[in-house]
Amino acid sequence: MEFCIGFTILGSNIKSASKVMKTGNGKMGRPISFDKDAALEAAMLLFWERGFEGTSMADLTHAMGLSPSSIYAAFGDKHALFQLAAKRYMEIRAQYAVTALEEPTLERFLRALFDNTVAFLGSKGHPSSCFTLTGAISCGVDVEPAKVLMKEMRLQNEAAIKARLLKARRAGEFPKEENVDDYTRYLSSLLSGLAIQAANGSTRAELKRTAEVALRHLGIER
Amino acid sequence: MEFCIGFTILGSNIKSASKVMKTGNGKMGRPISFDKDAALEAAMLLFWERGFEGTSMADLTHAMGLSPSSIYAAFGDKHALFQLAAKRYMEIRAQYAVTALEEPTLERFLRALFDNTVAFLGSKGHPSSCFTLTGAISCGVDVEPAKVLMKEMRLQNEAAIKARLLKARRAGEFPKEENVDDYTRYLSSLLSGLAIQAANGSTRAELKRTAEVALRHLGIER
DNA sequence: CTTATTACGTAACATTCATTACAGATGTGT
DNA sequence: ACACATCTGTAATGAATGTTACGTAATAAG
Repeated sequence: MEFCIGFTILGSNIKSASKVMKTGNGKMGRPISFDKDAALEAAMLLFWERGFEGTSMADLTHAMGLSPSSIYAAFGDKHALFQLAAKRYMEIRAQYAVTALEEPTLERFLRALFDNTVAFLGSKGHPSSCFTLTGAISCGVDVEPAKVLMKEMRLQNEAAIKARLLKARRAGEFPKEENVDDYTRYLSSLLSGLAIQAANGSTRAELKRTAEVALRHLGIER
Repeated sequence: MEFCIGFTILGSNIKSASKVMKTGNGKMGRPISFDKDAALEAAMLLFWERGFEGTSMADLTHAMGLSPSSIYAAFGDKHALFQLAAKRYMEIRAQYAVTALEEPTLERFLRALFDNTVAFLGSKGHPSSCFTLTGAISCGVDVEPAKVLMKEMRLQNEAAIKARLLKARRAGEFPKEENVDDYTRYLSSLLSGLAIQAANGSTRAELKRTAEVALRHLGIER
């Protein structure tokens, strides 16, 4: 089973995942009759809510409004669908992190990072917490590719944070005595922790106040 | 299905979970031939590693060295076994948190909290990360009791931290302007974040340095 | 229209799931 | 010794799992 991630999470480098290999000659057949994006969105939301193992193909057929054969033809098997759902999550839902990365100064980056995270975790219309945690944090042996993918996505997020901190260091904004790797993991811990808080049922206001404590301890007053 | 937690996590109040209702008269039959504690320990480790949904009864029979009928007779169904495993985890493995709670001063409490957590997450011989996260953070609808149990355990841990902070406030150690609930959730976030770091593959040394950054930002120098 | 080609829904597939029925084994109490 | 209660391994249970075979529907090209 191939299971490599062909997309960088908080950056660009998003390769196309549609492996449509034109089997026959130039002739065309019956075209697809459903909205592929909408179907993938429904699958992504379900994986996000219940995780890989908690989501059955029967659940997916119901949520996507498709028959199994359509899903398999359009997205491949369950692992491939999960991978596409994860990619979609990053492209569509996790952009709040990218916008934070683009803030010009370190302080504005940190503030935006926490503000956007709180806004994301506290908003309605999607599962609480974060796909990279709920998708597959633990699983049976046959599902480990999904677990590895989630871990790689979390690590890529850390890499993006680290790159931003290095930029701040070059700009002279980052304290000399502070270790970039340690600080990166500290920030990553805080953000993961907020996602767990959301899973614990914290309201948006509570998340906001928790993030404010974090920012204050980071030396950022509001 | 009954699924209430009869034990308080970071405190006492641990009720006996052995619901051995003597069905017959006073007569005794064939006694159990296996070490119940060892079997439950094996189940706990497997649930910890793979989560509720990732652990099948077949996996459990193999890991516990028991036949299904023995497991069902001794521990009940899969949900009951999971609950007992969670209880055992708290009683046996999560005591490092209790010892931190008993530290006499706030500063020593915080230092012990992070030191013990790092020592726990970084030690070998058991899955990385924390049972309350890997056990069941997301799942199918029929497994939600397990998910709820994990959430309740995390919230009980927070309650224990809050109680300790309130004690510190009474002792005049806790800043007046700091909100206890917010600070509690902040600490909880940090600890959950460290557990995710461990799941990400952080080494003990890396966890230690990350915790040191956290302690420094908490105003505690080493 | 005819034909080629693909999409689609239904139903089947083998396998695994949690759970239990059954029969024999092993002990306790008398 | 006996009778009895409980344990324990095997095998079976029905349901659910992910996946695919197959017949039919729908479009495109000639």
